[in-house]
Amino acid sequence: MLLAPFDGSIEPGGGPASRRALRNQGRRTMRKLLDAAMEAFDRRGYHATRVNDVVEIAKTSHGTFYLYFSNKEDLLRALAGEAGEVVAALDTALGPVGPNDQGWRELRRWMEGFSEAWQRYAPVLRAWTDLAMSDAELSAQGHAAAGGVARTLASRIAETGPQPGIDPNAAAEAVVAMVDRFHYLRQFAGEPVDASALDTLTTMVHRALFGGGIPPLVSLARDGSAPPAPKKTRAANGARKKA
Amino acid sequence: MLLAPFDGSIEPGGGPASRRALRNQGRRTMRKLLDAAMEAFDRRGYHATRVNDVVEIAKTSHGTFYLYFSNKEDLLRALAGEAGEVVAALDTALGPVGPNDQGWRELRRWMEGFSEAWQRYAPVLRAWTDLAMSDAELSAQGHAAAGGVARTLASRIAETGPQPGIDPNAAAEAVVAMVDRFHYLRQFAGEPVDASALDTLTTMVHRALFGGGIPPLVSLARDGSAPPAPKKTRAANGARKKA
Amino acid sequence: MLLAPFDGSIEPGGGPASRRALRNQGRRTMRKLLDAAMEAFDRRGYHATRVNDVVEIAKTSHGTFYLYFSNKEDLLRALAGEAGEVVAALDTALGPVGPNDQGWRELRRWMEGFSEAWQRYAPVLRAWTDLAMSDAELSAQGHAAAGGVARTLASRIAETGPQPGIDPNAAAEAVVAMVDRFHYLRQFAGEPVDASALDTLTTMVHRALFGGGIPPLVSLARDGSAPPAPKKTRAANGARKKA
Amino acid sequence: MLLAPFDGSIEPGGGPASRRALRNQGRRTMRKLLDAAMEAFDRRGYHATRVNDVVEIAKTSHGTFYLYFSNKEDLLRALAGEAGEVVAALDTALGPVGPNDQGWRELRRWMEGFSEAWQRYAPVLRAWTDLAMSDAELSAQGHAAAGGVARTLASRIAETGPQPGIDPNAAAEAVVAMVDRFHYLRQFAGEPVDASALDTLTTMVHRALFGGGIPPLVSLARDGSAPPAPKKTRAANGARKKA
DNA sequence: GATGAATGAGAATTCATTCAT
DNA sequence: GATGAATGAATTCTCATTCAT
Repeated sequence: MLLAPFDGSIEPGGGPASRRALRNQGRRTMRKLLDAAMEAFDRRGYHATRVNDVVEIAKTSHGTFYLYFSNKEDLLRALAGEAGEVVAALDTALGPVGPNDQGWRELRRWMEGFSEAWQRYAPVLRAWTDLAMSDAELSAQGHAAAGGVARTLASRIAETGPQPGIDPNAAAEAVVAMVDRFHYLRQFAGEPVDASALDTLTTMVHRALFGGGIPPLVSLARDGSAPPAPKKTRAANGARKKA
Repeated sequence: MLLAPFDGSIEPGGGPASRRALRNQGRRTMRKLLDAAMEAFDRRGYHATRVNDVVEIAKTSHGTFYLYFSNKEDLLRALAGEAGEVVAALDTALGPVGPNDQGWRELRRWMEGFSEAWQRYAPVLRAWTDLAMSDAELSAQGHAAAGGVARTLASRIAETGPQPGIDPNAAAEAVVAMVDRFHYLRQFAGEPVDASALDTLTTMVHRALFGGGIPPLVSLARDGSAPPAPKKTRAANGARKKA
Repeated sequence: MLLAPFDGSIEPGGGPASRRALRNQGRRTMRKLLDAAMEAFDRRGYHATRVNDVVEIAKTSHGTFYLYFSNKEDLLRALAGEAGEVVAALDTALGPVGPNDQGWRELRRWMEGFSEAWQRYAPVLRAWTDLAMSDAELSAQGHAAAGGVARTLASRIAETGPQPGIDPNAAAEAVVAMVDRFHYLRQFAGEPVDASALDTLTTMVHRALFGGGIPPLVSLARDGSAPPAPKKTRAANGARKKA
Repeated sequence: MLLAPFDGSIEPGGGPASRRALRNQGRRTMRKLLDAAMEAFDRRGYHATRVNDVVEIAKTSHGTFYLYFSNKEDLLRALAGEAGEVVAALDTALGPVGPNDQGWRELRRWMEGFSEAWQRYAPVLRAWTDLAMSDAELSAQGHAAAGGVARTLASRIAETGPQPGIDPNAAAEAVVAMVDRFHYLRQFAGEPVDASALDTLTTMVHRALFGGGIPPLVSLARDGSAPPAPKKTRAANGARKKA
């Protein structure tokens, strides 16, 4: 796992309790609500989720909910804040990327981080799209995050010298678009984004940006939950590379 | 414009008037409602749109609305039907695509068509995402359309022989994801998807799928409304090609 | 009855239906709601009145209520508008008032009108006080009305030449204050404001403003609904006058 | 200042702590709450005041509030009790009042006391009106106080012999009504009730009750805070008196 | 004594949908 | 065909009051 568990300071949303300093119990309750919301959003989507659903999952009461959040949107904003921090971390996680193997590997690392972040905050990210239209602030927040990642990417792309037919900004946006939406579609279809898929994505992005490179011998190690492709391939791959 | 204006036979939704044959006035009213819905969805998104908004824009009444559609979802379904036909047309519009210039051009044509379709039905496509979660049928409908496009792409990719590190299906999905979401982000940011952006997308896709091809000297002709001034990138591109 | 029944043009409040032109049925429903509100406010006071109470009395539904008014306050505002018109009419109803009998009679007439208006709109007037604090607009509206009456009074007072120790504006305010609050207290105590009470009020005001006038022999005729039996006081009064 | 600062023994309301003897800290907390309530009622009125507002102003907690008062009403009752004592003192403060200068002066003194009391307890008095309708006990309490004053006035009026056209009870009520409401209106309008206004009120009441007396040459001394500049009216008044 | 947290009954409000003209 | 009016189930939200520490 590339991403540390979120442990950022939790702050009350814009609710009546806005400026209240939270003690331990309060913080736990808030966390319960945030987690419950993630679950609820995941199950039924943001719009279909009722405040009721959230408090039921959190095993608390209506009143308590409004003690911590002024409404459903505020709750989403809080989650989006968390997600934003995680996504922002992806910014800095991307080192120099070049056309060579090393570049591919760097990209692959980053892709893994992105994928983890996306999957962890999938319900929030989906809700973000849903709501972006009606909530200017939330929308801006999301765009800032996405934009940050894209800008980092763009500068990595630009670093390697001009590519014919590629506008670095558009390219960066396109990459973010692809990776984001790919996850969405996969999740929607109920298919996992496994190592192989990430390899494909990485290769596509690497090629798209730097032309026809060939992926390096071995994929990166990942957490055991998604057992990597058989090693034979890897070996063969290596052989091929040597030759 | 690659896409003919939609003039498909309009059929009433599932409303009380379902099987009723519509006379002229009826058809006009229905069209007014569909157009109004597009506008309303565009302005505020599907969820935030009230039947009220639609009938106000259409300058008609609640009662009339339910004469033509059994509910809001039915209305969306009708629009989705229209959009679906247009999208389906993209399937067949994609000829063989190879690593050479000809392939780039074919892809570019297709990209243009996609872009037009997307932009025309943007509100519906967004609404589809919004609703996917809560309406199984509609969601399936959308997936079928997207899947169709992806499958066509996948077979075009597969045709050109195996690419190392690329899974054709995942790749096709990734391409659709990228192009779709790219449009979304651009529209959201209020920036147009112009010829230059389409060139970049095309080049990226072409490279991603077939390795380091270089885009052809000149872009394709597009509709005169926004003739893009030749750009440095393009020029450099041309120069390089010559060399 | 000095006041004609209110038949002013009813306009929808600030509700969703704000600008909707009302047809006959709509107007009737709105009237029903206004009347119901008067009754409800009368029974339990503005604050204790629930929207529910109003719609129950009006024998209509919650939804319908919000078709005509955006909330309880809006409803009160509408009633206040009516009351305001009636009160404003008192402005013009007050002719020249002097220290003599004729002046007393004029004042008495006016007092009768005031009393009728107050009693008709008592619930609204009480609610006005209740709400004045929290609703700036409503408060202003009420003050404008009260102020209008007071100003008219003030000019009538000033007309008759300067009175030692009397500031016309303060005096006018004081008169309005007295008459208004007197009605409130009486209604509160469940005692009627009958002709005798109006005589007392008139005499007090007349004297307060012009010094020691003596009320004329007979009171004015009033509406037959509660013909006050001649009272001892009255008799004594007459007798004394003769003497 | 005619009124001594309130220092009556504070007793807990009906809260859980009812019969508990309060120590020093306890008394201070209770006082803080009472004062906070006055401020809150003043700012937003009784109904709009939340227990929350009170405890925030008092810089204490919900829990503490219910340690001293059983509910919001109980709090008001406590304040009303204080106000009641002050108002009751007005009863006894009114000596014999006759048609002569001496009478005017006595009235003026009383008026000053009334004004002070009103202004000190304005929020409570307003709240009383707000609540009268829904709380029988409180309402009775208020009426008793007002009634006491009115009765004293009535007997003072009656003492001087029958006045034609004046019912002593109604007249007394009318006077209380006038003076009370006048303060309300002034405060509402943000205009002070200054010495000149009190002079006017006094003169009006004196005349209303006893016929055309002329106010005495000079007003009474009042607290230095707002020494009214002699006014033309006053001057004229004096002149006239001399003549 | 004091406090932050929790509660839940009750009120307001929305809006898709049906109805009567 | 069209329309204004009506409906009420479903939700959101508030806030006085109680509880546990």
